[in-house]
Amino acid sequence: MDHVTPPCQPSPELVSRNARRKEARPGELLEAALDLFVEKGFAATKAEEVARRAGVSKGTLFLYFSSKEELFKAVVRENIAGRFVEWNAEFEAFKGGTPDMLRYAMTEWWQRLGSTKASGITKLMLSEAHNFPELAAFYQHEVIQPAHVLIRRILQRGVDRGEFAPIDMKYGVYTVLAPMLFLQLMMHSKNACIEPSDASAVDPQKYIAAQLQTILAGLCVRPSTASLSEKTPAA
Amino acid sequence: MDHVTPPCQPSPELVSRNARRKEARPGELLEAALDLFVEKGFAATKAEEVARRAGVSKGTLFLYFSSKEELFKAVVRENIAGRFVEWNAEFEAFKGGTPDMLRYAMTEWWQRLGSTKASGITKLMLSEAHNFPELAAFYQHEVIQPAHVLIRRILQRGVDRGEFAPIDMKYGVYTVLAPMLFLQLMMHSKNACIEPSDASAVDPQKYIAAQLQTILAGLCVRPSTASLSEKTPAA
Amino acid sequence: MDHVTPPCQPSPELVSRNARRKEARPGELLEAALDLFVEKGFAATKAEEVARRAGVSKGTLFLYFSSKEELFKAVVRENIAGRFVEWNAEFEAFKGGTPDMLRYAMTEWWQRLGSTKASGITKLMLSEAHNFPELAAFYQHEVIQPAHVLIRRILQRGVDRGEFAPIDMKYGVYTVLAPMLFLQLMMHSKNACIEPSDASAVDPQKYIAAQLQTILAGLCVRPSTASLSEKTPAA
Amino acid sequence: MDHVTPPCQPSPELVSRNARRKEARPGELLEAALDLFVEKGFAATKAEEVARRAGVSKGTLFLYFSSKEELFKAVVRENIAGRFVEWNAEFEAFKGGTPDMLRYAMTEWWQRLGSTKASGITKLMLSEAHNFPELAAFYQHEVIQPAHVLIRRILQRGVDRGEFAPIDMKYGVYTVLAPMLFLQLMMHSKNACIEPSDASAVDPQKYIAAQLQTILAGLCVRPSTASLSEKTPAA
DNA sequence: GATGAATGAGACTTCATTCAT
DNA sequence: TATGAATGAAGTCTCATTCAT
Repeated sequence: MDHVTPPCQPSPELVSRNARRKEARPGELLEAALDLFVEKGFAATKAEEVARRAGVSKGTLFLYFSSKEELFKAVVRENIAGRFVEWNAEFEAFKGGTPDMLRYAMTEWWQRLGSTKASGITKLMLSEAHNFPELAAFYQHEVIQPAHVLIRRILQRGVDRGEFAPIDMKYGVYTVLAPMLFLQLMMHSKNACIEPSDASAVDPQKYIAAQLQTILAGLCVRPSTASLSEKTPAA
Repeated sequence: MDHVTPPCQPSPELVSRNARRKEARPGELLEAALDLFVEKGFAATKAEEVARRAGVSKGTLFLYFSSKEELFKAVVRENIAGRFVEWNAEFEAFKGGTPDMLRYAMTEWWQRLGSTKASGITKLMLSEAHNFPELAAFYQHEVIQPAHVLIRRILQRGVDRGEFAPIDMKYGVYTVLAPMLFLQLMMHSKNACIEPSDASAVDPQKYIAAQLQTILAGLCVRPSTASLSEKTPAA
Repeated sequence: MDHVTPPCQPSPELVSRNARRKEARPGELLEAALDLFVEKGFAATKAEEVARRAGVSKGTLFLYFSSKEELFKAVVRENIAGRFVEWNAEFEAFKGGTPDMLRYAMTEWWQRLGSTKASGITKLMLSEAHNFPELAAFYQHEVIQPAHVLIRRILQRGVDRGEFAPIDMKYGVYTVLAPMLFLQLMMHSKNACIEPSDASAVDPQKYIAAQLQTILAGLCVRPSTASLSEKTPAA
Repeated sequence: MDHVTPPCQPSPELVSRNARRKEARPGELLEAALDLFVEKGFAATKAEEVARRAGVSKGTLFLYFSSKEELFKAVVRENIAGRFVEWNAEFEAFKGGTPDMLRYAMTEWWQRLGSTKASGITKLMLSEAHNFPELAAFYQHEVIQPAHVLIRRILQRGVDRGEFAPIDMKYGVYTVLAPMLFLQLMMHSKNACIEPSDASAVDPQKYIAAQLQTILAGLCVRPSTASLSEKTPAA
């Protein structure tokens, strides 16, 4: 309807409006859904609205996703859960010192996920987990757990290589996770975290850099005094 | 319009138990509403349930609050007490070193606020700020700003006294704030942050201690080097 | 709305229109539901239609019955399942010969149930059982089973007292049940069982009498030749 | 409009496999539809499912039948074959005693019709007669009436030959019909007639035998007294 | 003819809000 | 004031039917 279809253009690239759309449909729906879920939350997002934003009718949405919950899961899979494979691979392949690895991980995370719309999912889960236990379980299994595992592997690598002091892993993970989650929340709920004066001024890159410095200072064996390169050869 | 406090009641001795309860009504309703809003969010909290928990009927709720939205606003306003006066006074009076002050501040915050029901407001604001802009502004002014100011004063004190290395205040504040907010959220929404295995195991006191150690290690000029270096040789 | 409430009659019998209706409501809804279920089947009956016929709104129906299925169960309980207590009691109390008891049972069944609207439930279950397994299970447990038990008890009594020849109970039960079910179906689906010429002419009483004669002739020890009273003393 | 049979096809040898299938389409659809309508009822049967079972697409179904209702009507019409010509002929030719004829009739009915898929039409008519009055009339004329006539002729033959006691024909017919219909329904809707314990145990052959014995005991002038009285002394 | 993507009316159910008592 | 029965708008999901290819 809001899709201006040129009336008489039998050119070959007009590959059946239906057919072409069919392949694009799930993607369009997922994008519309992500927008709305992040903006209004899971419960407050109406299925019909998602469909309308994707330019289709209510019924079409349910042709591709059997329920609103499945749509949400698909959004999470597409935007977050599906990436851990790649991230784990990068972990295995990484050659440098662990402090550098942590720096790389956090800055890349921001580039690829934290700074995108998808990071709004975190906030969403925070408020809706209680009301949608199945969603919460899914998120636990597909996001929280892989994230914890990955961070723990990084920290453990540092400890194993003598770069980090031995720590209680449980709390170590949260030391890394907390600022990342916080940054996400801050970006998606400025009103509830940031001073108005900071609002436009907080630079995520710098924030991450600052957090990294603090975290590494806390983790590293000889914090800040000696240069890091002195210890890495030990590995 | 909501929250009708009768201006001139007969002398307190004369009011019947019923009447006394009448005055308590709004408070009981607000308390019940806080519990439920924090637990389930705004949309998922049913008006009737709030009323039932407060021991009145659905109709009565709407006698005191003209709508569910008004009830929500009243809940947030009611629970954002101006505790910063008291805390600022303590800041002025504190005599010890700034690392100790920071430790004191964070543990006391947990005792007095973080661990109480009122801390649920944080989570509420996070998820509902978008739908209640006026509330968000109110929260900004009454909570966010004073909190930032207080933390900044502490950090500045440390720098001024030569205990902390000079830092960019804006990010320093978040270094302190992030783990505190994260802890609150974690306690209120386990499903969305914590690995199930950690669920019952994360001890807020220890979490704060761990965070403090990391933060101080990052902030201090020569961060309690003594104690840290004593453990590191083992690595 | 279709309920003419006299405008100014504070007479005591105007016991609050709401209150008076509240007690009548479930009954009115059950009656409307029975009508419609029998007429159109379970699936084809719309909740709103039931409500409208009972003179209330959609929402009110769900105030009294938590779902369409529960409404149906209540209809079955009210009209059929609930009667077995009384019927079993009559069985225990019956003094005469078993052939008389069977005659009494079948004629009374017709008077109290078979000839009423409620007997349409049987037809309904026949077609909908497959699609509503929970309903089918309920009906099994609350209707089919008690009915089988009661008939079996009657037949067994006859056998035990030497009035009936020993028989395979399983098929004996169906010998009694089949004509009763058939009569119900016939009355509720004339088009599908009865010759048009018979339509208004089939007299259920006579039909039952005829069936009884056949059944008893088949069951009794010395069928039709000797009088029944000669054998009963043996019991 | 529905059921478009192409009037003048090229010679049968020339038609491609595809084309031959084309002619078979309506039949395949009707067969699939019969299965599903009998199993699940009209409303619960989905057009797409019928199409899929017939091996075509949803769209094709509507090419042959303009609506689900038309499909249903076609299914019923198609399956109400006029077998009564053949059965009446057998009646005329039968040489033995009328009790044997009745036994023969009932067992043959089960073999040839009762036990086949087509018997599901009975159940269908029962539940849907109300919604398809024209169909009901058709069924009346093509099935009910001939069946009544045939049974009445059998009974009358028995009376005329002095084998059966004189009876009111109208009710006599139902005495024979009831158990047959009941058996059909029972086989098609176990949940709504049979105790679960009987479910797998009811043997149609035995059921018919038992019913026959009862019916004949009721009808016969001195109903096989010999065999019966031989067993009764035991009581 | 055949396909299957798309549509949208319509069903059940929930719940904030009203109002007669 | 307090109650709680009643309302009806709104939301999720289904499925017969259409129609461009």
